[in-house]
Amino acid sequence: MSRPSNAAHVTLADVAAHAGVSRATASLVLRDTGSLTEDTRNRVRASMNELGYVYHRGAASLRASRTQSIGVIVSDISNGFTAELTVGLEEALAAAGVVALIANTLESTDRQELLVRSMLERQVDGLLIIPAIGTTRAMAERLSTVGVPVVIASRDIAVPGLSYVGIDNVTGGSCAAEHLLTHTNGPVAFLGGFTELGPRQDRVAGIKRALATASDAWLEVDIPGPPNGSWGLETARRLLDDGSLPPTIICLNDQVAFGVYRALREARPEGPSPVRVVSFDDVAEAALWEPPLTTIAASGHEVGVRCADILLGRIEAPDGPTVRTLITPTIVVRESCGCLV
Amino acid sequence: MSRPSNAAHVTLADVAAHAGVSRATASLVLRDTGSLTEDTRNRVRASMNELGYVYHRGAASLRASRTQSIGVIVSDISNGFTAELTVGLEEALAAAGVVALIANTLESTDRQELLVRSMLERQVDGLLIIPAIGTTRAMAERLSTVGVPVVIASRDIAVPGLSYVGIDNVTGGSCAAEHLLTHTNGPVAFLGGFTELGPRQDRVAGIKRALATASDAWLEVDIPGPPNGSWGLETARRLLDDGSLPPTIICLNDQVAFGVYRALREARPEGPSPVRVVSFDDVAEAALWEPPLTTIAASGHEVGVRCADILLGRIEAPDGPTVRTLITPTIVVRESCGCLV
DNA sequence: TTGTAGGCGTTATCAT
DNA sequence: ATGATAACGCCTACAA
Repeated sequence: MSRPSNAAHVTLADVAAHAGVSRATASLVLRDTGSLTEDTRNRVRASMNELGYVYHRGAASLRASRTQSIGVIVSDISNGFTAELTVGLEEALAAAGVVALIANTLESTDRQELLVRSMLERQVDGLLIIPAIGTTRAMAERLSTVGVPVVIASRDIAVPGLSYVGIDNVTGGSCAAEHLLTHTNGPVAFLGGFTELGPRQDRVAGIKRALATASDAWLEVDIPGPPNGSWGLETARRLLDDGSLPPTIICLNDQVAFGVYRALREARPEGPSPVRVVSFDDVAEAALWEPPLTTIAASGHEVGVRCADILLGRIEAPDGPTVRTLITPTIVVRESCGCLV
Repeated sequence: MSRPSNAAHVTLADVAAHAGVSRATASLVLRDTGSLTEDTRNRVRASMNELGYVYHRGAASLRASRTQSIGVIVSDISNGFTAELTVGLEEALAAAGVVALIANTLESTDRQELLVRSMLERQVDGLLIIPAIGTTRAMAERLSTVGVPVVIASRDIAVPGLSYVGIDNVTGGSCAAEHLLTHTNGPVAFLGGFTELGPRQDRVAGIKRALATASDAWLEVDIPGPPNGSWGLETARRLLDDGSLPPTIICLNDQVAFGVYRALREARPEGPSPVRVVSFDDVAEAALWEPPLTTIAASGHEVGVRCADILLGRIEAPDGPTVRTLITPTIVVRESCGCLV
């Protein structure tokens, strides 16, 4: 039962010697291959346990082609959507016996390049990347030559040779606007998100498309910014000071909406303001918020699972085609949009 | 400029041949060691670029002792505190040129064992673990024999040979209760958290200690449960139905508090209830909440940085002592505790 | 300053 | 059913 922690390093040769077989045989039981006696198998396994043997994947990767691991490089793991994505990915990967090695770029493209390199040095079988802000097309193109399948998630960079999985934000945007149009009109604001990123571009496009079908509604305010609550708070404060905040607001995500509501409360402490707000993501807090947020829900989990499927497939069949998948979001109608009042 | 993506695999020998030097020389420029001509160095580096050489860390780890990577095994990356922790860790590690490979147990001890094994197979230089619920002392003891430094974070399991970094939750708990005692008394509720985990145990201990100094305040309701908003909502609903929810409430974390507030609003839609709430963590939404949450803030970032320091230190000096560090949290007084009203 | 010659732990191909 | 043996890509003495 007790592990000999003093042993410098137990190798397959040690195990083989201890079990009285050759290294080759020990290797076979390790991989559950070949035709070996149950008895031999058990004896070798017993020796492994007794000696505290640890497989050396680095050495194995010298000969074998797979490491059963894929590298996951995300821009910001503290983003709820991203976290959910990694969970879906890990669940789907676990079923295939491959592990995800996750690392954060913190939105630095330098760090991103370093991490890609680092993952490749570790012989990962595939790569999943949520590109950092500022990732150029040239950087993305280089990814298509790394020798293992790569899938880009969330932030689209259409490059041949790279697969992509993301949310259909155009549909999401028009869905948000269409819903608002059923019970409101006039000027609309869109708040938050970086203009250089697909999610914002697509959501705005969808919103504009929907608004274009109405004669009495238009996008009057459109301000880009970081997708977080404090930016939402600041921006809404400023707009409220100006008197230029429209009563119908679409926020890039729930976080921004939280900030907007804080600003509204500061401005009119006496009671809820007559605004209509729709946001995106449906994070856990959205349903608990006052008022509960109407939001466009997209499943990070589903994106993660899809990424796993694609990677696993392309690892099996490296010459298969690259794929582009869009997950369709759905609107969750609660109270913030004002239609239930 | 163009990478030969067709090349099966470029090795150091290829690079050496291309640059007209020996493998040993090429290896030296790889590691920036030895005394080589600037010219030789440049020539070799040029060949590396031209050939698209990728360092094979697995092969290197056969001879070298370090892989410049540490394994990070967390119970749930979508927890804000955990995410923040990994960011602090990665920042501190990056300065030392080591990368963190993160994986999620999803609170499964089976998966935890698998991931520990997997990280060790990949020859990580150290291990950081936030134990999954249900991790036994025996499992933890086995960690002290893995041959690389291990630090446990957040959830304490005191085992010789393992370092620990966490939040001083006893102080946090007493801090919360003491603050409430300055302007309230009577029955108090503590809601959320798993009884088998240190954070809850310590917070309750701190709260009881502080309450014991007052003659007219006591912990009347103490209900364990999952540390999330939906549990907070359900539980508060039930207590409200019974009429057994005390007006003074301490929540395991902000999420639980969010759920409690939702239940309060459902119960009295006409306006804010006269409750006093203090929670833990100070996640981004806490300041934006209505009312803004008074909460015990602990820096996950700081915990992460400390973990990195300890690991790097012990990797340098494997025989150094194991350390236990507690980060002291601070109270952020906002409106939910009712003292500003 | 550079080259030569093992050896690290594993897998794969052949024999036996 | 099992065993020899030769790679795999890199590092490290040591020799030149």
